Amino acid sequence: MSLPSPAPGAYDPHGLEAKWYARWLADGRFRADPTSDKPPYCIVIPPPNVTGSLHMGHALNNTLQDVLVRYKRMDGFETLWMPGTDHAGIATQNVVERMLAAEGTSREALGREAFLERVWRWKAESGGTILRQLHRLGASCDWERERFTMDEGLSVAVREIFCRLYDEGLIYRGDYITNWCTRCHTAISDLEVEHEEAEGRLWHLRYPLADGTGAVVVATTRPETMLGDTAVAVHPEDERYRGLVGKTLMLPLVGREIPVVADASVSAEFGTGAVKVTPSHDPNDFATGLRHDLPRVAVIGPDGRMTPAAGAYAGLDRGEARTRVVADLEAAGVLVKQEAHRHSVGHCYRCRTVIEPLVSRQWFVKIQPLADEALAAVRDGRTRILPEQWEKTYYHWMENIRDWCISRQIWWGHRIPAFTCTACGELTVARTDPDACPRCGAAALSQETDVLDTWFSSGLWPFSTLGWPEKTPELAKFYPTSCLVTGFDILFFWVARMMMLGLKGMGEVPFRDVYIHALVRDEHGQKMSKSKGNVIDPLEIIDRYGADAFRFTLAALAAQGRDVRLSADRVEGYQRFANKIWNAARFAGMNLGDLDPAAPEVPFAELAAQDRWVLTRLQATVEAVRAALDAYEFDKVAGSLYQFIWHEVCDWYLEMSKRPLLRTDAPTSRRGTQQTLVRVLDGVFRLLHPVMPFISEELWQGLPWPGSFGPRAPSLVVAAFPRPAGMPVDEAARARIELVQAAVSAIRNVRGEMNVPPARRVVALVQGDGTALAVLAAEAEAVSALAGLGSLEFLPADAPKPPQAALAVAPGLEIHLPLAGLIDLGEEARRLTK
RNA sequence: GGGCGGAUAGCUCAGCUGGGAGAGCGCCGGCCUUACAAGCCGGAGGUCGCAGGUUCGAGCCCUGUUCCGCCUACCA
Repeated sequence: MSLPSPAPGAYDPHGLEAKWYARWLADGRFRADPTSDKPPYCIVIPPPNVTGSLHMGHALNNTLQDVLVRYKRMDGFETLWMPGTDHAGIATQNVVERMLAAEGTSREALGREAFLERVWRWKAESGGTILRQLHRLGASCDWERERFTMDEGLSVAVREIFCRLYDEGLIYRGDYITNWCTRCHTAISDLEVEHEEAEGRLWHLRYPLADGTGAVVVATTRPETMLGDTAVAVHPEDERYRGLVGKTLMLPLVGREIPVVADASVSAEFGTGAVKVTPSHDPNDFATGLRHDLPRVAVIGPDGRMTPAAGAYAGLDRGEARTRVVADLEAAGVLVKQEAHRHSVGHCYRCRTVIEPLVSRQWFVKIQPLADEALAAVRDGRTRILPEQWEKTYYHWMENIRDWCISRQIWWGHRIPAFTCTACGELTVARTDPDACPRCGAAALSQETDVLDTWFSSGLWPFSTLGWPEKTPELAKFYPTSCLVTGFDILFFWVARMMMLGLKGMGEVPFRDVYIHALVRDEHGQKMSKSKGNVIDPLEIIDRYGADAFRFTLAALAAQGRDVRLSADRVEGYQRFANKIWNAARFAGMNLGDLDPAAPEVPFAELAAQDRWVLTRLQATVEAVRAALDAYEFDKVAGSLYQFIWHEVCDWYLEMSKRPLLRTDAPTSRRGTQQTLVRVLDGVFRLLHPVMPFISEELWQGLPWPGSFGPRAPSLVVAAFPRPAGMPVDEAARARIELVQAAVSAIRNVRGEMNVPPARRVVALVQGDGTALAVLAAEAEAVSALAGLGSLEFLPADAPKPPQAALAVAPGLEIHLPLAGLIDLGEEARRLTK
């Protein structure tokens, strides 16, 4: 017997959390065995960035995963929760570069190799921070399997999939316009661009015809790019400009002659209906340029400064250039007017710098064939996305997807396995570094300096971590994984890519379910951010309230489709809940000391009414919690547990058990209650374990003979009430639900004894049928008499609330009603009405 | 521009396929009873965003509308 001692002492989470986590690790409780006969259950962790430290998003994400994983582990599955981290290309490079800057040096000064060595060193020191922090949360990952997107095995996987895609013609290299970050000095994908509405301007510029017969006015939000204009486009159907197509304009400030072209992409309604075309600096114009075979003049360079092609403006920053160009245009009389114009501006998601569309040589994944597969897999149900609303979002994105730019001009990442022969120019992509050019045999090969988008490697995560491309037992056992738990912010970045690459690499979806959870916000609904100063540190919360209370809070707030608004008050409330449980166990400890394990078990039918009742409620709660877990309804998991444990077990059952526990003259009744108490607490601690692992383990281990003792409620009892003649089955069943509910709520009020609230009105369903009404009234009388409740008044539909006295019950009443039967009749009847 | 979500008690939210408007916290009143005052019992408080419609009956279904939030997009 080691339940908490009766001595006064409040629940203190800290010691017990550290104690149990250490023991679980020592006992290998989180280890997964691929050779096991048990059915598999596997979740791969969304690998946190090595730059990260634990924030609320991680806390929520990992709590939900741990709840699922612990549930399945308890439920007889061979369970693997695969941990690891992501190298986070640009983010990590930026962090180390900032450190170098603080030391007065730079990555350029160090050179590629020394820089990478430095990043690896930093990663070794700081890269594991977040995973260590997950221990505090109680995360039951199989830590011995921890992987890193740039470790040896995963790098092999990256290279393998790259070569496969390349061999199949699904990866290509070419000169295209991409989103360029002038600060990070790299191309980034469309997804990595964050659009923000900004107050801009629309400048109207007059471009004169070269023959001096007139002019065309164009509108632009970026006047500095006019230096790179190589055409003006109008819509082919636009009457205003029909005569101008094919004529030549004289580009102001530059003096270049540029043509007027007709292109259907131009909207006649916007601006003046004539648009300047800058193929080098605008994605639309780039496409227009290809259609009309226009030359490209790059006037802005990779560093955001004007190139020599910008003539007098060369060397200026693009911002200064704008000011100067506008001033010069105005002086030259070219500027017709300027007006305010709201439009969205793209920013680098890593450093917030305004994105510059630039033409450069990049690598792309031809995405359509992959996207088609990934779409089909969700459409035909091989993978479910939950809550369902996200499926639509997924479809929408996948259907409008564009080729994925996967090359980055940074150093930290997987270097693209492409080699160019310096002799003949042949491009070779290979699984192992080639010694010589396969075409001309020259030994002089130079490897591509670009690295891959960080999401390329994390897109392989569900199978690369299991050993792919080798055929490992882990892969055979755990792929496809069971569920992926993540936030919607990386649905496209990560989930979509895993779908596409998983189908390509494994020929099967990477996961059966994708559960998308919400964002954690502060109590006012604001996104947490350092600048707002509203960040709540998960570790501080754990220090103050304990991991169990914190986890329970997150689960309780994780209603599907809603953001999670977290406040410390809420956590405090659930800490009180943990304390309540603690004290319930103390109460049990005070009353179970003399329970003899050899004593015969009191049969269910002979237990006192409240014992049968609570066992039935336990049974119902088990089913409710299971159903909620299976449906990822974490708020309902928490809600059911809270309601049952606090308001049914503690408020009612423990109170009612005091009388039989005190009566030494009725040993059977006392023993029955003791046995029930053990059974109920055993069930409570087990049910609680996925959400509150620490306190539940502590208290469960303290129970005498946990898990193998005490009566159980039958899973279904149907009470046989005769159907009144003339009443349709359906109506009778529904009426009985009401009747039963009324009886139950009346019985609930037994404990109140002084002030009984009005009973439920049992009449709503029965309309205008006098016979049925009379039958029900009689039945109600019978039930209440049976329950010893005195007169249960039956009222017509339009009656006011029943008088309270009608339901009052004398103190000390023994209840003989077969409660279990009644409650399960309700269940059965509900089934009948379906 | 397209799409999605939200609006229910002072606050945060739950309300499944249409039949009782609910929980937690906060507030008010009363209780140290074989665990827990970090507790127990009771109470007040809502035109379910607004306007129509369908229905015997609408928080829930339909139409319109307002206000928030988010995602997405190459109208310069």
